[in-house]
Amino acid sequence: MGKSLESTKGSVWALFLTAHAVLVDAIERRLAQADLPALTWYDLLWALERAPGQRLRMSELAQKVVLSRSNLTRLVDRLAEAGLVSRERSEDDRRGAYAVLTEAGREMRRRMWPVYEAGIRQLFEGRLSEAEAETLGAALRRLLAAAREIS
Amino acid sequence: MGKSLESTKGSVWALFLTAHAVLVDAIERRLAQADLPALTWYDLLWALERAPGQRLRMSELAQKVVLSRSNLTRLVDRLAEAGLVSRERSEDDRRGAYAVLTEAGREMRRRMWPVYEAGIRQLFEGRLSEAEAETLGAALRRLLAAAREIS
DNA sequence: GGAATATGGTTGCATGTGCAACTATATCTT
DNA sequence: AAGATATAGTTGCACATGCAACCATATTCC
Repeated sequence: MGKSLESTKGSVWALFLTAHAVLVDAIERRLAQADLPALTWYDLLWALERAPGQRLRMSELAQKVVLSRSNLTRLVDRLAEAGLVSRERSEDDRRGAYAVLTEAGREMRRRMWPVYEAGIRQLFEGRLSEAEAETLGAALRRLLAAAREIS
Repeated sequence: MGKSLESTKGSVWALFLTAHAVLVDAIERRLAQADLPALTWYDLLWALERAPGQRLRMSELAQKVVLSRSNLTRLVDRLAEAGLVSRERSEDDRRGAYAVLTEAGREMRRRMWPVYEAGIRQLFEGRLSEAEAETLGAALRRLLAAAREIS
């Protein structure tokens, strides 16, 4: 049991990375084939849609979608270019800006969802037992919390 | 509609994505702080190190590290530039090329490992019980196999 | 109140990535 | 054996990302 480097746990990390890469890849391919934008776009649109007033400050949004601030700026640029979000300067803090979901943005997310969902179902959810899903969820939640605390 | 993302399983996928992003981010930061190359480099070096003769055909390597062929070409370019791998044309199939690990490459991987390992331990392994790790490993293995079969 | 500092967001630049077109060699078909 | 087709790898180009420097506004501290 005490084998440290090649233990069960060690290879789990490698599996985690590989599985992520392969799954995301497969799902992105489906979206692309359906002439839909990439996952990051969905993620951002969905984050906004859930937010009160369907708007978020740039830095909150960056946190939610796990992107650097500069990165987010450009992502929002592209989405704005495509008419899916708009920018609004903040009233109270005049340095700040909001990204706001547009009707076209809502619509796009709605169009993307079925394809995305089918992918998730077929490649991920459908392969996990209820129990596994539960364990996995709990573990991931803990990992996430810990990582956020530390870094 | 988007509701499924709020079911147990659905949100597990979201967690999976977020946890991956945050963890990789944290580990990359550690490597960068230690003036070491990024994870992809490690991955490639390690793949080569395990391979017989410490060499792999470009396309095999691409598969192992889950990168598109073109992408791999450039990654190998950069590693070769840094002297960590070298290219060799294949004798039998003259279209083919091998990426071969150099001594400097082995050495670099050896230097990276402690930092990488510490990250994995602190952020991932250390947070999982033996049982969770086992469940997680089994699930990921299954997901990976399925995804590869399908796409 | 005004200099010093911190924060929100954007931008320049260098690097990384994806896709489709391309070159060279191998395989298949007849 | 010639021509069609497939495969290995690379390259051109457009787009995405990360980092550090930057501008503008807020906040702190004297």
